[in-house]
Amino acid sequence: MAKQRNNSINIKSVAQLAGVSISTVSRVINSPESVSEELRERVRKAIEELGYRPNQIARSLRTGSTKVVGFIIPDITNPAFLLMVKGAEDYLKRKGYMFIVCGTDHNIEEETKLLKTLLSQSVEGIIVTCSGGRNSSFAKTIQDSGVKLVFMDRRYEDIDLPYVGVDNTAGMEKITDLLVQTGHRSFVYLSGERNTSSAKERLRGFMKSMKKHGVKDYQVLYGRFTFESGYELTKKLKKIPEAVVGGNDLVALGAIEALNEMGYHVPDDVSVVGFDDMFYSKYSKPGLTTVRQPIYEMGYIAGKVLWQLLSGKNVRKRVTILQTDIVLRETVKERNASDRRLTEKVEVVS
Amino acid sequence: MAKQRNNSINIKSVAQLAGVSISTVSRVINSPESVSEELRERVRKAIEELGYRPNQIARSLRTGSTKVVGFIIPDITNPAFLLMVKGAEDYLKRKGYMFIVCGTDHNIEEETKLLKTLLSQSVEGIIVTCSGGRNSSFAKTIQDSGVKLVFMDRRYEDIDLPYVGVDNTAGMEKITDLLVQTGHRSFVYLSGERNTSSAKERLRGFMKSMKKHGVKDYQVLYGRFTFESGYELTKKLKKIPEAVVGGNDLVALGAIEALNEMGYHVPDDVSVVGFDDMFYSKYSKPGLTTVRQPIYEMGYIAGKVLWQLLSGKNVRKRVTILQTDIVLRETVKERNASDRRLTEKVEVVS
DNA sequence: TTGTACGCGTTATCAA
DNA sequence: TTGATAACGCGTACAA
Repeated sequence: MAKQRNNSINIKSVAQLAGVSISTVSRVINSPESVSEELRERVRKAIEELGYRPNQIARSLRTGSTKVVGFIIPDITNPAFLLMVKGAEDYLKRKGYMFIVCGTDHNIEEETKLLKTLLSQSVEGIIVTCSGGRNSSFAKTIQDSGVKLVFMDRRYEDIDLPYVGVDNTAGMEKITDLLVQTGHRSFVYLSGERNTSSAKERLRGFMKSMKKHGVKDYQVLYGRFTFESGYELTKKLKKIPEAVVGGNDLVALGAIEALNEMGYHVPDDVSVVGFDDMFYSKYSKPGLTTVRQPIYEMGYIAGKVLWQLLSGKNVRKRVTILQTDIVLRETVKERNASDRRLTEKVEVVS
Repeated sequence: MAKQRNNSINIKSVAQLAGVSISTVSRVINSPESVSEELRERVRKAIEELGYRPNQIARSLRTGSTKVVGFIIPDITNPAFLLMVKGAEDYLKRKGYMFIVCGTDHNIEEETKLLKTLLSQSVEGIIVTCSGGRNSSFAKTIQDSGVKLVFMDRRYEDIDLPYVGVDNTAGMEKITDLLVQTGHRSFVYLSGERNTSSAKERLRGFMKSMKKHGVKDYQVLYGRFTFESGYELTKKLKKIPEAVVGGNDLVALGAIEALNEMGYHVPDDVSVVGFDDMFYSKYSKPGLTTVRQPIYEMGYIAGKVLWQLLSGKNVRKRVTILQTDIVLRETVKERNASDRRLTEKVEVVS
């Protein structure tokens, strides 16, 4: 059963009421200056009276322009992703766009599926935060369709499309440098899933710092990017290092919890750092020292880049990398050579 | 400049390639059983070969059914709202719907504006979590349009439309009862903005408990629903009560922070409870005793109700109220009559 | 400045 | 079972 037109008020009824042709009504809406003042007023009154609103669907079909952009993010429940989305929306809504936001639940197949759905919804552009480290069917679908697309925060490195991200490598290197400079000698790096571009970059930053300073006493562990994973990984540690580096804040917070339970004090016995500066990190006790990313700004710029693409402009920079800041709080403590109590304690424990 | 059709692959090109009429192609897509096996296969091969996907816009124009539902929530950055949205999406996406999610930033005017925008985008249904306690232009716009609409979590009480929410009153009453039963004699209730339906309901629950048990020693303070607000309100307290009740978890956590700084221990000196059981509350130290709402489920049911509306069914229950659970953690301590140390201390402080 | 008529891509009706 | 054709609501080239 075809859905009943709940609203028969279309351009035609307005035209009738105003006693003009539909083209005049259309013109009043789209280029009022090309209509005589008299008719313009008549039409406007008719529009007002009927409460007429142009049917966007019909409009889109006709013009080929839907004024809708889509987002594909790994998890619509994660505030960080949504802050990016908000950034992009804030830029694009001033240009008259609407938004469809889809979450893949970190599922790569879902990602391609959503892409196709968005395509058939005729979105004009798409902003994607990748769910995995590789997605071959994704690339194919994009190229076939010719949509405008921008990667945000994470990208598929084999797809050459504009990307707006954060310098994960430099950020992680910087905070690890800080640990080395404050006298830490032994390290554990707690990574999450190792497949996304950002996860790889962060680990690379950690490794760079280790190499640069000639530190040999480090260990890299893989888990997930969750509180629980940080907790469990830490609990399994045979040897407690002087510093624990979390692949993100959640992991770091989990590590702190585990360390506390194991009888270690942060930062007196062990320093811990994270990455993200998520909402809660400033309220945790002790306050987590971490790396802050310009999340909102990243989205905002991604929106801007997409808009350049949409308006047919040449995008000067295909890749935009934003820098991070270190947020000093309370989980890092300066250590010096005489401070060997910890190491001894570890010997006993292990 | 009209946008160039990037895809000339439409139903017509499929028909040509398969050597059939467009009606046959349409039928293969919408009612395959009504097409002979031979043609069906030919058409399918053509579709595959061209990578054809039906244009949803054209489809919508023709059928009047867009298969899109919109959400209006106060803040797209708040994980709680998004978990509701996810619940609704999970239900509705199995029915083939897409989603447009809009945030008002707690701005009521924006709310009406977004509603109108969604309407002109021809969404079939809308799920709304109100941004304020009243919005008169909202009601009018809905009634004029005849959209299917469901309120989720918060509603405008003067608009008679289906509502799915949580029993805020009973939840708050229950946890306050718990405090009374565990020997607490003096209370401070820290509310957020007092204009939303849920905020009012929670306060009502607190008051009911006070009255029921004949407690006179209580105080209600208004601020915002933020950590900072809970912190500031608490800092200004002249007299520290035996129990602080937060209008939500954020406020409660802020109160704990303030109490700690003021030299009070939670829960030894003061008990604190919240409402929401937000993500971080289980990790806070001490773990926050609070009220858990079935957030996801609420969204799921809202989705279900909307679907009933959309498929023209009679919705049996216009109002669905879900019950809450108390989550016992570490911020409440049993007190007894001999435990008067605190009161004395307070006398001195104030 | 205004109106007529066509087409956007699809589904639905009707004949064949 | 299949095909030709009329809508859906709008924008726009072209004619007046």
